[in-house]
Amino acid sequence: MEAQRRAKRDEARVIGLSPYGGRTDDLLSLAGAHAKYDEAADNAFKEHKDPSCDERPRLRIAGRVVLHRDNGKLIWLNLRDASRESFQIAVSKKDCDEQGFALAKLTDLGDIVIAEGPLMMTRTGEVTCWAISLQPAAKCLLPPPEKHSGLQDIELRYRQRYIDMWSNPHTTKVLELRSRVISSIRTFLTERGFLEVETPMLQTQAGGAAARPFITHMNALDIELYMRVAPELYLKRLLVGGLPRVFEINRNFRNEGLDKQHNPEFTMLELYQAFGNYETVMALTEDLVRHAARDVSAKKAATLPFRDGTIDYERPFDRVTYAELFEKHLGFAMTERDKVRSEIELRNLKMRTEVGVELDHWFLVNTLFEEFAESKLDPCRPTWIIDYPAALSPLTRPRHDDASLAERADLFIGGMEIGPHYTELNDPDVQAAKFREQLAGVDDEETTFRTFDEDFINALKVGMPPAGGMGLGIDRLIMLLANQSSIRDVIAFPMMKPLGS
RNA sequence: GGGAGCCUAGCUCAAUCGGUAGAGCACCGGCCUUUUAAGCCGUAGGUUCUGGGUUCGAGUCCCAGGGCUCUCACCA
Repeated sequence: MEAQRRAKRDEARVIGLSPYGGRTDDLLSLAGAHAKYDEAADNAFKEHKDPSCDERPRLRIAGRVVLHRDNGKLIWLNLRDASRESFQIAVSKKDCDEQGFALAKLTDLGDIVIAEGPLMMTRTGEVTCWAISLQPAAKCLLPPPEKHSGLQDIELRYRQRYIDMWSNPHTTKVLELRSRVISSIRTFLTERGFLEVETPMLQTQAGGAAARPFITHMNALDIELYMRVAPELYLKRLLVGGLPRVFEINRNFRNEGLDKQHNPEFTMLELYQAFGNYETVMALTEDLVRHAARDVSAKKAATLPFRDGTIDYERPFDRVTYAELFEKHLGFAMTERDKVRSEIELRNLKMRTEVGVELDHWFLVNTLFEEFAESKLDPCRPTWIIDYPAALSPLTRPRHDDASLAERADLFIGGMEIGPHYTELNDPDVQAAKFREQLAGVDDEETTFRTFDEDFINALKVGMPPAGGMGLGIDRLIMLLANQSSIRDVIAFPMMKPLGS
């Protein structure tokens, strides 16, 4: 089949056409072209048939051929581009130039062509470009997917996104929505005085989150480098340096499993606001998410479908403390150590390794919490869980009134954790102690990437203003706004295992 | 990493109990100047994911491997 298409390509060359096209100015998008139809001019031309007073708009368009109907001396093509699924071209032997008509005969589904001609309406009422010329722009040498059902095979859709995108227009729509949302977030933050920055992706220590990093080697310095798992410790250094409001939208890399909510590289918004706290950044995020939802929503009020339900972004997000939610679903307070322990045994849950009595208790609490409390949240109600146990939040400032709790909030929407929010810890001594506590008891593998960042402590010694900080999983936000249940559907090129291994 | 399911023509999908591998679209040849998932006539297209096994006979049953999907586990 490829050989047949090559032959047609070469035939086009023989009749003087350039099969791979070239620069073409004054191209209209297919949607733009369709909007240019002038009914009065079309009717006037149909009445008089006088070429000297043809007022119909004449335009030049390009697109991929998705339908091809050859009626002998009249050939119909339907083109597709990112702006419009289908736009009809008629190539008539009488009205089109000779080369163009010959090309229409040689055209295969999947080819990209350039057409030029007046806009008219057919008998059946379809706005159509009545071509006077047709030029090749690119030959499609490989057979395209079925023209009506599109490319269905989920694996091929991910592996060959370049086919999926034009075969299934919805794929492109999701990528466009993604771009629009990120652009909206940048504008939102910039208008509020935040400075966008870029911090290292190649780090000598992988800090800021507890995840396995990807490790690589730098030849020039002969050292191991880590792909960042988070930008946090560098953004905070910028606060020390004097920038009051910073954010970064960029990739993080985590060497963990992949599923519907995890891709090894993913996009994160991380933000810090000097002299704020977790309440400050929570308010900011709530506003930002609502703003983005409104940008996406066709209606003014931002309610968007997600999976089986509808999420209302307009009403203030729900709030519940970690302790309340725990007690509500477990039936006892998280501080009751004996009950926590016996509950774990009763439910026959796996215990974490012994890392010390204090930390052990809170790990057990969190196991119960994630299993029986967090999962019970209404997916249709955006919800803040606030005041996490301090033991689980090593980079967060403890509450003034209760040092066992941290000023940390997590936003949950649609059953997904969207982003943690913190009052940042800026006491170097407390931070150093937390680092040491986290390092204690970890196994050999973990110690290879859980390291004590001396320079970060040094920065805190110089003095970091009190601050609120947050991270927002952009891919998950896009999943919500685009109603996609897999992270792979909002990433152009998701991670795939290579074939033939 | 565990469990379950899927993999058939370029694409979308069939194939009863283990008994001749099919259709539509795409492709190729022919006809057609208002079609629109164009239509009509004709042709061609297969390592049934790979490798073994059972059987007179395997797309179908068994074993191993690969990829994908779902799910569980891991993941402060």
